This record gives sequence, C-alpha cells and structure tokens, in this order.
Amino acid sequence: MNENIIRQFKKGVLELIILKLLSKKEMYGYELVAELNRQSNAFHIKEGTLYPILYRLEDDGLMKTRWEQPASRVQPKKYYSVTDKGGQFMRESYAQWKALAEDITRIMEDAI
Amino acid sequence: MNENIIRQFKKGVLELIILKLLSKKEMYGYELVAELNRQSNAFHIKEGTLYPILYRLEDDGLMKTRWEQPASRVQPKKYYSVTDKGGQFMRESYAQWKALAEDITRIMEDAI
DNA sequence: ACAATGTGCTTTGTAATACAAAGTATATTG
DNA sequence: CAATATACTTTGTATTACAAAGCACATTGT
Repeated sequence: MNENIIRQFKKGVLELIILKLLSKKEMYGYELVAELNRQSNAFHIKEGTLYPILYRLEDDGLMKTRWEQPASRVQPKKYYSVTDKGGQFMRESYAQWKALAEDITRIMEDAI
Repeated sequence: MNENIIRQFKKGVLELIILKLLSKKEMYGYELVAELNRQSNAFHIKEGTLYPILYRLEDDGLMKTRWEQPASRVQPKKYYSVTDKGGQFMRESYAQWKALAEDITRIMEDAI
C-alpha cells in the first residue's frame, strides 16, 4: 500500500529529472540509469522504466538521439540529448511542479 | 501536453491533501470540493474526481463516514472523517512525499 | 407557475504512466 | 566455460485524475 503511493508520487516527475540530467550531459540509456541511481536516494529506476520514457520524450520532440560506434564494442550506443523544445518544456513543467509543491506544503504543514 | 503533466503531478497527493483537510474538520463531499477550491490555487477538483477518492479511502479504512439528517433537507449528508489508521498513513506518506520533493528540488535546482 | 440554478451524491469511460519481468545480443571476468 | 556485466527492447498490469453525465430535491427569478 505504501510502495504504491510512492509510485504515484513519481508520475510525471521522472520525465522532468531525466530531462534535467540529460540537459547537463549527453548520455546513453544504460549510463543514465546508473547516474540516476547514484545521484538520487528516492529514484531508483530500472531499464524497463527508463527506456519507455526516453522513447516518449523523443517522440514528442523533447529529445534527440544519435548512435555512436565505440571502438571497444560491436553494437553502437544510443546517446540522448535535450532539444530546445525539451529545455523549454522542462523549465515550464518544473515551474508548475513547484507551484503545486508549494500548495501541498502549505496545506500539509498547516497546524493540525 | 502541459495539462497532462500537471494531472500526472497530482497523482497520489490528492489523497494526502484530502486526508489533511478532513483531519482538521469533518466534512461532507460537496463541502470538501468547495473548501479545496477555496484554499488551493493548484487543486481545483470536481465532484467526479473527489468522490472516487473518498470511496477508496473509506474502503482502505483510512476514513469513516456517518450520515446526518439536517432539518432543512430531505436527503441526509454523508460526513467523512479520518481514522487513526488514516492519520498515520497521511503522516507517513507525507514524509515520503517530502523526501521525494527534496530529491527533485536538489536535482532540478542544480546549476545548468 | 415554471424554468433555471444550486445542492449533494453517484457511475461510467478514458488516457496516462511507473514498474516488473522477460528477452536479445555481445563482452568480460572468474 | 559458466557467470556476470553491458546495452537496448517489448509486453502486460495496476493505479489514478478527470470529464461527463445522470439522479433527486430545493431555491431562486421572472
């Protein structure tokens, strides 16, 4: 019952965080999973969670990709980076999340 | 596209806010809708959003109800209040929301 | 008198998303 | 040579916010 509500809390914000991390540094999916699990206490995602989000963000034009062929590897890696539209979306959405978070905090921190 | 992400942001927290408001004062559904729309900027809910949440919370034993027959009215009103279990759930869940929110803030406020 | 609005509760259907689980393919380590 | 790590992909499930509509009664306005 309690794992479920955390799952609900995350809805939407994962996109935001992923956009943020990728706006700082181009990364490929597997790298991003490791980076997020390292940087965050609360967001420990698995690949099956991340990749569908990446595909969605790309479909919406918020991210662009390029395949790179590393010397040490037969299969190429798919690098993701944030488009202008993605950056704008990220900033706008974060502003809205903040407004919501302030509302929540104000109501929840109110004396009994 | 932007209305959608706000909808996602709300997932789970509506329960929290409803529990909080009802822990301060017993209310019936219609009253709660008005109260929430008054107290909050970001959470403007309609009845079709609220009542299913109330039923869920009651099913889970987080709230209890009583019908009251007002003199000025043929139909009774259904008053909701928070159970001990509901209060505990609210506090625990809010603590988890806060932890998540801090994570989000830390990551999102990080310099470009 | 009667239409419109307000109060109060309920049900049905839709879109979206986090996540687990499993699968594919190659490389590296013990 | 088996086990583990890297890297990407797909399928199915459970939840939830919300719109929209409906039902029943009361109170307005004209």
